Amino acid sequence: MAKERDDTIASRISRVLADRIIRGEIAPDARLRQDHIAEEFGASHVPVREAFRRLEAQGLAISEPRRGVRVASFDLKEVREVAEMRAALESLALKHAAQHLTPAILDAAEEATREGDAAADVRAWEEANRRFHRLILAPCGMARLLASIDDLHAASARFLFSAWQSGWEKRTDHDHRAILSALRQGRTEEAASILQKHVQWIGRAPVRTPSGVTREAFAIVG
Amino acid sequence: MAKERDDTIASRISRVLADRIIRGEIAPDARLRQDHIAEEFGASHVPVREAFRRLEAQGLAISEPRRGVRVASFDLKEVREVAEMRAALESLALKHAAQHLTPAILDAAEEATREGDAAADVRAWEEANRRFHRLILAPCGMARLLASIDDLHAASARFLFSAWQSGWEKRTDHDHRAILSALRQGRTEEAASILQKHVQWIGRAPVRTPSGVTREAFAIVG
DNA sequence: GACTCAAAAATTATCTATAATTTTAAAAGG
DNA sequence: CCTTTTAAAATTATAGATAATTTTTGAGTC
Repeated sequence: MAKERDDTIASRISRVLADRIIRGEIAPDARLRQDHIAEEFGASHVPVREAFRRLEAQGLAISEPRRGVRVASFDLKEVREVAEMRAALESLALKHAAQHLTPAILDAAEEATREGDAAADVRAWEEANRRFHRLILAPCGMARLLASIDDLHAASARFLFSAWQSGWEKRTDHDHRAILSALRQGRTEEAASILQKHVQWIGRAPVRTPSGVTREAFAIVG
Repeated sequence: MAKERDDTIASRISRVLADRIIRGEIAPDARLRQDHIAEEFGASHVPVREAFRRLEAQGLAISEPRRGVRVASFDLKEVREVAEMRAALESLALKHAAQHLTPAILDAAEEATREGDAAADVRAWEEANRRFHRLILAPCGMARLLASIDDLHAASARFLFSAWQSGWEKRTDHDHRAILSALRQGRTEEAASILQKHVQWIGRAPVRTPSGVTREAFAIVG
């Protein structure tokens, strides 16, 4: 019952910070001060700096020598970029995963879809959506590919939480169902093709900025 | 004339180590001992540890908590994985880069192809090949995508140097020329399609292992 | 009142030191 | 002679301290 896993202080800090950045608890461009974070975690800044390097590699933070680290900012252009990378990589992963998919996995993916449809808020939806994608892609067994996709999902989630700060309306995910249906019938290419379009679907929502202005926000909704 | 760039000790160490791993100067599975490396660079192990985190993110090293860091090993399966990821991402990048390509860039890419054809050894060929790919892809202006592609090229180069330790024979790169020709005529889809096949071309070469046995090695040759 | 420049405060990057853990080597037992 | 156990050496992970740099603050000037 030991629970050792990847437990170094640095990795714990990087997980927590990544989560905060994704949820929008720390705003884009906000500075990440190593001593403050170290103090918060009751640690020294050495593991904090290591955590920073990981966040940097994930594209969640940007570091300038001697100037410190700040939360990466993003714009519509990057939302599009991430969507297209996901389309390319997820469809690749699906083509390889297809032959290893079992009815049990597809049932679990269908359950994840139902949970997503029933989700009351954006966070619950994101969790279910990510689970769906992971379930059908993980069996490809390509570690490097899956790691890249995970990083892209983290970015997607960040865009999403930033755009839908409140006001989530339920919707039935027809794409997920079409993908599952194609997979069940062994039509892999078709499933990959739907997935490819699916993750490039970019939704928009009005957002109130602190200054009261209403601007439009964009995010990947698949 | 200042030349400050990304110059922190950690980043210099990570660049040098990455280079050694790619060139095969440090063998797969070899341990990377932080104190030894620190001593070699006249530094303490703090920046060395930061460099390790970067290598880890690039897929060049693997770290196990409390057990240290070692050079990542690889096999034919990973060579294939990297080739397919490159195919997916480079063709995506090319589709976006195409509209920004100028005659000057295409000429430079053709020059890189000629240099590759004339290369006397595997290292010179790799350098020219990487330059070709960078030249035609960079204008897409998608930072995250290009960074991912760079990491994949580092992995490719490593596979290549491992397989072709010696004995390089010149060959004319018809794919590169076909890609340039298609691009010059504005046939972007065709160029992307050739590129996609091109980077999935996996060559094989006989390799003498230390124990005298001859096994086959594989690498991406595009 | 905005603008420059200098001093003070904060922050980063790095080093040295130390506790905890793992690896290696050696000794003991079968 | 091979396996197991134990002790020593090496190594990792982290803390605490320090020099260098950047940011902030504030006084003086136009």
